[in-house]
Amino acid sequence: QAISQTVEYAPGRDMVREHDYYTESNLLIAGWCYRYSDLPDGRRQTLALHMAGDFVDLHSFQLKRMDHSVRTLTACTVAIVPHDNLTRITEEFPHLTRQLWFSTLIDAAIMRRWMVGLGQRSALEHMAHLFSEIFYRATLVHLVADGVFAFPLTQAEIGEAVGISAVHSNRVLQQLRARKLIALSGRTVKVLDLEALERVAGFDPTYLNLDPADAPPDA
Amino acid sequence: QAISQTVEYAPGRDMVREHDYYTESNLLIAGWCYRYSDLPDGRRQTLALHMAGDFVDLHSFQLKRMDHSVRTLTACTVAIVPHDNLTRITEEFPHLTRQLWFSTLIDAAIMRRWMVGLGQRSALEHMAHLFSEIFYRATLVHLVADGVFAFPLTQAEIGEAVGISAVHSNRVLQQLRARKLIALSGRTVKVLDLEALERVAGFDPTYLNLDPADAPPDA
DNA sequence: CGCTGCGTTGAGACTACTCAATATCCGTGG
DNA sequence: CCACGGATATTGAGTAGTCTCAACGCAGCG
Repeated sequence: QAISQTVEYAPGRDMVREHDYYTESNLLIAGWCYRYSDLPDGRRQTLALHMAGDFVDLHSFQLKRMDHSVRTLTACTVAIVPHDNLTRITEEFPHLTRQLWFSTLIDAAIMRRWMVGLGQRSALEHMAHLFSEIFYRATLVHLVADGVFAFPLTQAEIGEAVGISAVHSNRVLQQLRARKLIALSGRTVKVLDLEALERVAGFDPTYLNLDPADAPPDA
Repeated sequence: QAISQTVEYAPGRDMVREHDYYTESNLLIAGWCYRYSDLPDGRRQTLALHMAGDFVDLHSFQLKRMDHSVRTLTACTVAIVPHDNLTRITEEFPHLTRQLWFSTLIDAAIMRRWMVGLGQRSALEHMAHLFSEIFYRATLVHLVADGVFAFPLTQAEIGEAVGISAVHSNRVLQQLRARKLIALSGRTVKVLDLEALERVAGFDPTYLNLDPADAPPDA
């Protein structure tokens, strides 16, 4: 529809770089990627995790100069959406515009939860929350079977998302395993006890707006 | 224009509460307020700080069910904007719609910086970053004179924003004073050495999109 | 003029960090 | 098909940053 072309990325590639200007946005068709921001001394904070269906940098449409980077985790298929097409959509299709806006607001809601995790939750709670969230989101796009889904992050990368060191990431993961909440082998996660996981996390999925009643006006 | 009425709030009042549905949004005309999310056991994370000119909960237009609360810090004057009017705007005024969308994206950009602060910066760096950001934002709306501006947060509230305890908040503030970066008396801040403050913070204001060149397409 | 909220200080505990060594997995080339 | 090398995972030990608890000072307000 508004897509000009489709592009493939190898794992570990930056598709978007902080400080740069862009004239098109990327819609993730397949694969995983993440947004992050680096400090000059090398510290890195992951800002969001994206899977198939996510509009990875819709905000570059309005913000122009990126305030963070986007990198692939796995090989990714991406649909390119020129900003001109988005402008046209806002001129002609109010419903669609609201949909797009809505998707950036979901992103923001997720970021707020991550802020709570970063600022207030213990590493264990926070990590449990992360797995709970990804479980729900992956389920939504049919990436989960039998509680099992691909989760292509190294322990160090998980740590960057949760705001802890790689070593501590390893130790917290061991706690989650010891409590039989999840099983993690290679890049695959199995949720063993969702209820207990959510209890540890203090997880409440309403912020994801999964309930149709919470969907945008004209979904 | 789209405003149905104006409302006054006393300090320390919730204008919006988590889990509730709303049919109107609040545009802050005067005063300070903040968004926050509480954990069942009382831990609280501040998600955003708002001053005159900020659209405090524009996202409730699309999200409907709030994922966090909004509370006044000072007495506040708020313009009420019914969601119906916003819908009408999206139908008839694409430029205005993009403006509104843009403002939610700025919010998101600020939240991303806060995430970096919460996850990666030391308490001292993070707090310096907070003061730098507020200084820029307050300057933008002419709330700063001679490097001095009102900052109506208690030390405990500053701690909730930065993700540290009230006691540690006090100690970090003392360091900022000892380094002669800021002077804090009552609820007023004076920036003594902006350059040094930004250096400690690792502050780069581009994410605020203050540069006219970075403004949205039809600002 | 005595609450009550806020700021300040001290002491001890705990979470998470760093450094560094070792183990394990996996892809590649021989 | 196996050996090697690099990336990833795991472990231990000591440290730094931040937390909690608790006390105390100070100020504004009723």
